[in-house]
Amino acid sequence: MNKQNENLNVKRHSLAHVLAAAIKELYPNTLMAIGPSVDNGFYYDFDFGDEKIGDDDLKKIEKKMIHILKQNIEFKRRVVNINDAIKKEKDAGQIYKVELLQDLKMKAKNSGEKLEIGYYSNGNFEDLCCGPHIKETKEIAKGSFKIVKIAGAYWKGDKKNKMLTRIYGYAFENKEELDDYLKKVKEAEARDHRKLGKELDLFCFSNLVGPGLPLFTPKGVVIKDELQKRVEEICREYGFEKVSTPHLAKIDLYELSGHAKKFGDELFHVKSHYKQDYVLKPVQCPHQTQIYASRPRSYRDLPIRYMESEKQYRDEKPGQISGLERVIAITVEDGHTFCTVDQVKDEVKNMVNIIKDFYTSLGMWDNHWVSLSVRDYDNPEKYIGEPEDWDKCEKMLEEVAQEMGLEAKRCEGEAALYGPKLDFMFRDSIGKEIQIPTVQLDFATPKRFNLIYTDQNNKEVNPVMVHRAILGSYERFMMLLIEHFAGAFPVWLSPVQVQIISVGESHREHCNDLALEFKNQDIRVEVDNNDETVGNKIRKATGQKVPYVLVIGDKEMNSKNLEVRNRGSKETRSIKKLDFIKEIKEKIKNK
RNA sequence: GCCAACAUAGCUCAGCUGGUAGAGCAAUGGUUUUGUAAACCAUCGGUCGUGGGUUCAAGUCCCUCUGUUGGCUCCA
Repeated sequence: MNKQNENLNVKRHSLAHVLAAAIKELYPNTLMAIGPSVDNGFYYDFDFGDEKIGDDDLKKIEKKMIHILKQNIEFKRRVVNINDAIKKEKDAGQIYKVELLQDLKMKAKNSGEKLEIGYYSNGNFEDLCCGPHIKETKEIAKGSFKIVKIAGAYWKGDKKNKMLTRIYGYAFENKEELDDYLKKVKEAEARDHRKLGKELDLFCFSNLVGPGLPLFTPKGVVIKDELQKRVEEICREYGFEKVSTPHLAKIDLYELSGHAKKFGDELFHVKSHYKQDYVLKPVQCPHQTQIYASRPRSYRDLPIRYMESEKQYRDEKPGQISGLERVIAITVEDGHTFCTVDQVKDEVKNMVNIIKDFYTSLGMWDNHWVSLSVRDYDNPEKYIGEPEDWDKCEKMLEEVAQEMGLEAKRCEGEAALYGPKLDFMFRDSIGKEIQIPTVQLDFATPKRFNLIYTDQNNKEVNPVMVHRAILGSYERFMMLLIEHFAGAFPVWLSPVQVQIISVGESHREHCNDLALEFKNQDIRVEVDNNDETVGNKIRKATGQKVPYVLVIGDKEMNSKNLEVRNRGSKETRSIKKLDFIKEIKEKIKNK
């Protein structure tokens, strides 16, 4: 962290204290918990007791803070003996502070470190704090902060504890920076996939169907199908074959795989009228192992590579479900290779290349980093499989990463249930970090399912499984795409690629003929023959972010040229019809 | 799940302290036949998310449920 950020964080932290001081004045009986600085400002957790605080109170609180700041109060530090501090807070009834102090006392006792209890006072308000703080409140620039929202937060982040009221504020060096940030928040809202999904008619939800169950419209499915076609096309080049498996299975499958334990309450149970109940599949891998297991395999058959795009289901907590970001019916693009130990490195390289191809075609590859996600060595019980296999896997992935120049960062505790993995992180156009593609090594699952092949020496051996996801779930990937492109998809993904607009009645037939010509060339086209002004039809097409708009009138009917209006441009260009078709087809082909 | 907020016409939203619902767009009908980001006129459209309560009177106040949004890792 650089010095400027440090200074800003000090200001944010001091503002948290000013917030607490304001609350103390407005609501004297409030119990104080903690108030640190965060990425965009600060917060403070309070226990208001029976007092109800709502959004309407935020303005009042902000006003009080400004009032306190105006008095230009100094922050003064004094050091107190721990037992005196505990007594002071106990007398004041500040149970959270008492708990904090007791924790500190215990910690110091265990570590043998010297304990120094600091108090910072600003005016009439004094708060337990290690600092540092600003010297005086005039260091806070006018208009550089804003109290924004109220949220619930469990004491110490533990849901067993009482829920406190958290008040958040944004804070920056000055008013300009705060305004900039507010502008960014607004821009992100304009790109929000839930908003654009509705406006561009890509997906919807129904109260009758239920939350977390998106319904894809014809236009949304165009995008989904194009993505699927693209992934399968690349994967086929690397020897993947498509399979298809049911959406449910006996729970025995997941007890054997270890997923039943891992997912627990997230498993959906399906009652049958007959003997056997089922669960909806939370992952794809176990089903695919059973295709492998369906017949004897020889070393000559390996590697065997399966892929599929099917739904899987997870019973997510209601509060976690949001738009396409987290759903309970997840369409997953998943693939597995079964291979010999000798083949593992090549398979991993193949998969990394697939990921590279796919993300390069979306223009996202340049902005990524790779995580070598290994196990949490302190908690081996979280994983299945033999430690020596884990060692082998982790070493192999490290070697591949090195050989391919991936500059992978080692992240402990990030491994999958059954093995270590390479995770690829990307940044979207508004700077949000997203982890989607992944390549995972797995010696454990084949052993659990007793998958075997016969090797050169006529011995039965377990294959290695390599899991891979390219775009993860279609739902989350579409969210990423919608927000990354702000709805202005590349031509190959655009639900409507060309919008044809008729000028008058006499041009309608010609528009339809032209549309047919485009359709025959596999170009997605829509005609607007409505009795409306050209300007209005242009406006609508622009709002739908269609890449190409053509206006057809007398001029075009009597010419071999088209007047093409590119998305984002207010100008038109004149181009021969056949050249235009060629141009689009070229664009679609090259992605 | 928990905390907070929100839910009014297909969409975006108005409706102040309680006095039985409004606008723009969309849709439909008509006029118009339009030349590159909103033609004109008319019509249709809502038991104000659900169920209950308070009141002479509820979109408005209270409770329940459903749905949506933000938050629940940040440790004096």
